[in-house]
Amino acid sequence: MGILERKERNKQEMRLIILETAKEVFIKEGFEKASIRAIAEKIEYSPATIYLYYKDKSELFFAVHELGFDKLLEEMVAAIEGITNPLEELRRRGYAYMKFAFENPEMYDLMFISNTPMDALKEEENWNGGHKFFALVCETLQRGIEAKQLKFKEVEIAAMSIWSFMHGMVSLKIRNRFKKINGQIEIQQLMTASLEQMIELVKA
Amino acid sequence: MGILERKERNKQEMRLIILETAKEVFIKEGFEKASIRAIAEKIEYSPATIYLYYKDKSELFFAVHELGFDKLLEEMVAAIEGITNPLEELRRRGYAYMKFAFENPEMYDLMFISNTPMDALKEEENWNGGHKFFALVCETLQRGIEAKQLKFKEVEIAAMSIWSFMHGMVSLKIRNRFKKINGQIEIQQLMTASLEQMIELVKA
DNA sequence: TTGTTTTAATAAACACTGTTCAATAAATTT
DNA sequence: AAATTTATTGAACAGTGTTTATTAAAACAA
Repeated sequence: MGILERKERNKQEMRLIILETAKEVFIKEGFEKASIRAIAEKIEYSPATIYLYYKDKSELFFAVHELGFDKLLEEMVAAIEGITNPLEELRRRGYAYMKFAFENPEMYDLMFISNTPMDALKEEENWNGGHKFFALVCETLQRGIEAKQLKFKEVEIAAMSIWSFMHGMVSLKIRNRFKKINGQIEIQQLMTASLEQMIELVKA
Repeated sequence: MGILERKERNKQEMRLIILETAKEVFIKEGFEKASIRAIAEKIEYSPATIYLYYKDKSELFFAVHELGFDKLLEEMVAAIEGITNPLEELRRRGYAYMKFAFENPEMYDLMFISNTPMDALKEEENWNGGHKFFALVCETLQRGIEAKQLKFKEVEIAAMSIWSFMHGMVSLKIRNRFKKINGQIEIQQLMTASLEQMIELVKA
């Protein structure tokens, strides 16, 4: 049945076109401007067409946020290439996380702050991107614990602590909670100092 | 000029009525349902009337988020009543912060996550609530540093680290990023363990 | 090839949103 | 009592996500 196969291929192609257009508009113009109508116009289809390929906006942007995870995970893997010291691994991945967040603030927001993609996640499904990311953090911490270079004992508590710290810093910055808080000191410097200090604190 | 005074008083009363209704609808039904129209209906005025007292929705919800800060600051102050040990102060305030967040998730969201209130903050103004909160964190940490009970040296770096950690944990929970991440362990327990561990880490 | 059926795409509408403004009603002043 | 200022609102504007009945196209069957 060649025709059915081609149809399925066309369907998948269309999904991809919508997905990449959504990502494009979203990255370039932000989430607010990335309306279904705007995306539809860019691909020269009617807004209703998008609903033939994605159930709703949450589902479409869940797919977009997964592209973000592909990129983040890639960079987190690349960040420790050639590194053998677990502590240095942790530092590199910390900076890689920060770098990703500030180079892709809209995407970071979608991945870790916005409600939109999570609305698409059903109760029985699991959050693949988040799960893989968390596993990566755990890996690095596990190596540090085994090498007795970290004070942590339980890797899950450690991962929650480190991720929370990183996310807190990054998301407070992205959502403008550091504005008009501090006197003179540059926020970027403060964040770097804070990260370095955290590494010192967890060092065994 | 008694009439002008009464008029000014009426104006302030009306602002208060709108503010408290906004807060009420927001707390009870969430931000999404707290539309200008819904708030207007509750006070039996036209939606346009609200714009005579607040420039826009951001400004109205900036006022709402300030009520949240009043409450949080109150609880953070009360949390260390009778406490003399700076480390215990830190622990109490950590738990007070968590408690506030989980007892008032919508309000926490508005105060520390949502973009809405910050849009009302002009470039030259400063974020009073955030500033006062940050100062409170700094105070406790300063006492800990002076008592040589904390490893921190610079109070601002310390405050950024602690706040980031707490906010990260709490906001990841509120925005559903801990769902389907972890196997068995209860998230609430993991968060408590994480907080306790962080206190151990910063202990001198 | 014709007629029939399945599939894909869309125009139009629904129910919302924040916001503005001209028109109206009420209060105050002259 | 008339004129003026002030407060309120109906109605509209420009959006939003989403649904559905209708139309156009492609695939299948006779």
